Amino acid sequence: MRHTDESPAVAEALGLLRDKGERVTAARRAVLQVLDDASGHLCAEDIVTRVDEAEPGVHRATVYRSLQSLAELGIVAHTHVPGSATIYHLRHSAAARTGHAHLQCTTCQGFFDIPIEWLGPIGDRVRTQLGFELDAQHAALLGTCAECRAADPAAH
Amino acid sequence: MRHTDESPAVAEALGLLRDKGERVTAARRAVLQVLDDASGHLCAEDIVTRVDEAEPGVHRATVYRSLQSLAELGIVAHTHVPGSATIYHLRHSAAARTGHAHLQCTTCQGFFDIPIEWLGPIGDRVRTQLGFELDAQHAALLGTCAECRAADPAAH
DNA sequence: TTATGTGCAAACTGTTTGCGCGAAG
DNA sequence: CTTCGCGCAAACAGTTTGCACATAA
Repeated sequence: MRHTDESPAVAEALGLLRDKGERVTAARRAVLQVLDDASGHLCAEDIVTRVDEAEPGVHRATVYRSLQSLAELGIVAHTHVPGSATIYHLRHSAAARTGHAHLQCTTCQGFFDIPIEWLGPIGDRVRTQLGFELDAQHAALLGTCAECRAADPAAH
Repeated sequence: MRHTDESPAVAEALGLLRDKGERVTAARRAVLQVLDDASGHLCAEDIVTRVDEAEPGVHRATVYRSLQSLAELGIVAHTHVPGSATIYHLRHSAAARTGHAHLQCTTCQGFFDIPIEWLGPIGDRVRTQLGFELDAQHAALLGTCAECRAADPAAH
């Protein structure tokens, strides 16, 4: 199976797959390429849609399974978004290199990235006081973004 | 419709309902009583089950609708739990009086409450730097609790 | 009496699973 | 050739909705 336009990050990820004895398939390649092309913040359904453009016929379930195995291998990361769909990104893409947590605006559903360091103090606190190891990037935080606050001051 | 054992917090909430011109129904009374009896951390399905014990025949959809209207009125609060069901609690119960955020252990699914103040610094930071108003109690944070860390150090 | 809440069934979103076929290694 | 991943359909959990009927006010 020959292939054409594949970015370095995808090639690297595929190499990793091979090294781990995992199979390199058209579906996985397409999922990785979609993730690398995107700015992050893609939910599974978005990925299904985009994969289907590049590689028609790939089934929804396959995308979910690919994301699952790629996540277990540490190649992609996912963030649960309370009240809506989980979002995914390539762990070794530029956007992911600087670890970040996610904020979602509950009005416009938009995402905002923040440095995980901002969650350092609270991570320390729950660790020392409860022995709880916080995984700050694993869940998005909710609130209202500047734009939506300006548009509807009632929702301050 | 006469009723019997109803706690002060429930009576207060029902008074509030009446004041706002909302109707006091058996279903709403039962939902409120269940929430007051519980320690919080109940998901809608738990509430359905318990309501059905006190007031048989109340439909799932009615419980959801009650929770929704009670939430809009500010009588109950809900917390989205990433990857699983939303949890609810009475806003004016003892447990809720001191505002708290939620941690969920992704291994044992247990909940832990933390003072909302612990999230103050990060709330300030996103407000000043992004204009984003954080709603810290609206989403649970994820991680691994002390017990599960001890049981499986690999998941540190 | 009349607006509002309820019961029921059905739809909906996001995600997972059992099965047999097909392709990667 | 053998194992692992895939396509498909179906199920699943959590939640919402349209409709006709019941009931609190």
